[in-house]
Amino acid sequence: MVDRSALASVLQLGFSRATGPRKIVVETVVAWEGHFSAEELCRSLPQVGRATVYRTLASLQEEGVICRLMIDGRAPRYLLGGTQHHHHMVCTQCGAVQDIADCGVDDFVDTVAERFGYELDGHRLEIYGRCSTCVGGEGASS
Amino acid sequence: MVDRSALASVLQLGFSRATGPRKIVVETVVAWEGHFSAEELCRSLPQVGRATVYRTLASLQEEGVICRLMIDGRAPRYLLGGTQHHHHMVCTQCGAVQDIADCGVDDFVDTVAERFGYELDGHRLEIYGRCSTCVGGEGASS
DNA sequence: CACCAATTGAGACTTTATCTCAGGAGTGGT
DNA sequence: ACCACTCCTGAGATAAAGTCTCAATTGGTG
Repeated sequence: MVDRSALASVLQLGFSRATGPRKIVVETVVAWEGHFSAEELCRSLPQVGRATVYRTLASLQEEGVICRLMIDGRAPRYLLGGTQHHHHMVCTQCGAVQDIADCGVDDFVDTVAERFGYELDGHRLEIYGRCSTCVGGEGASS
Repeated sequence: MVDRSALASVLQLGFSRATGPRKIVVETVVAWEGHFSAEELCRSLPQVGRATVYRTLASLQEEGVICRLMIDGRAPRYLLGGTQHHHHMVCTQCGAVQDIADCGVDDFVDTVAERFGYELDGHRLEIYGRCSTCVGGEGASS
C-alpha cells in the first residue's frame, strides 16, 4: 500500500541530510507489521538514540508517511500510511487495526462545522469493536 | 445540561462511602467551566491528594458524569456530560469545545463494522477547526 | 460512642517524551 | 581524495503524566 521505493526521498524528511541513523529508523518503520509505540521502536533499535527516534517519528508523521493513533489512555501508536485521509477500525481485544479508506462522514462533518460557524481543519473517526477472530475464538479455550 | 441535583448519588460513584475529599473533587468538576486536565484539577485542589483526584476522575468517567477528550499528543482533557453519546467540535486555536449532540455517523459506522466483520463496541468522532471568534478576530491585533 | 473496614494522601516509582550540547558524520567545494 | 563547515546525533538530565504503596484517617453501623 505504501510506496516503499519512495524511501529514498522520504529519508530526507524535513532535514537536509540523509543520515545513517535515520535510514535505520525509516527502514524499520516501513518494514514494521502492524502498529507500534515510540518506546517499542526505541527498544528494538538500541543502536539509535531515543531523541533521534522521536525526531524521526515526528518528521515521518509530518510528511504523512505514518499516522498516529490514540487508543484510550495508552501511549500513542503509529501506523504506516498517513498520506491519504482515512480512519481506523480498532479491535479492543487484540489491538488489530484496519484502515478505513473511504470517509463516509464528510457531509456530516461539513454540516456540523457550518452549524457551529467553524472553519474546518479536519476530523478524526475511530471505530471500536472486536474483530471476527476475537469474536469467533471466544469460549474455545475455556 | 448536567443534572447537578444528582450530585448526591454521584458522590457514591463505585465506592461505598461518600467522603469529604471526593465531595470536593466532584463539586469542583461539576462547577468547572470548560475542559480541564487531571493535573490542572490537582493543582487547583492542593488540599486533595493526587491519587484521590485521579481515582475520582476515573470513577466519574466510568459513571458517565464526565468524558475524556484526547487532543493530539496532549494530556487527556475532561468535560462534564459523558452519559449520552455525543461528539466534539474542537477549536484548534483557542481550545473551545462544543458538544455535538446528534450522532450523524451511526449508519456509516454500522456499515464499516459489518464490512470488516467486527462486533461493534462504539466509536469516537472529533472535528477540528477554528471557531468563529478565532476566525473573526484574526488580524485585528496585528 | 466505639469499632472496623473503606478511603486517603505523601511520596516513591514508572512511563513517556523533550531538551541540551559536545562530539560525530554527511556534503559540497577544491 | 580531502577538508571544512554545518547539521545531526545521542547520552543523560529534565519534565510531564500517571500509578502504586501503605500507614494514618475517617465514615457508617450497631
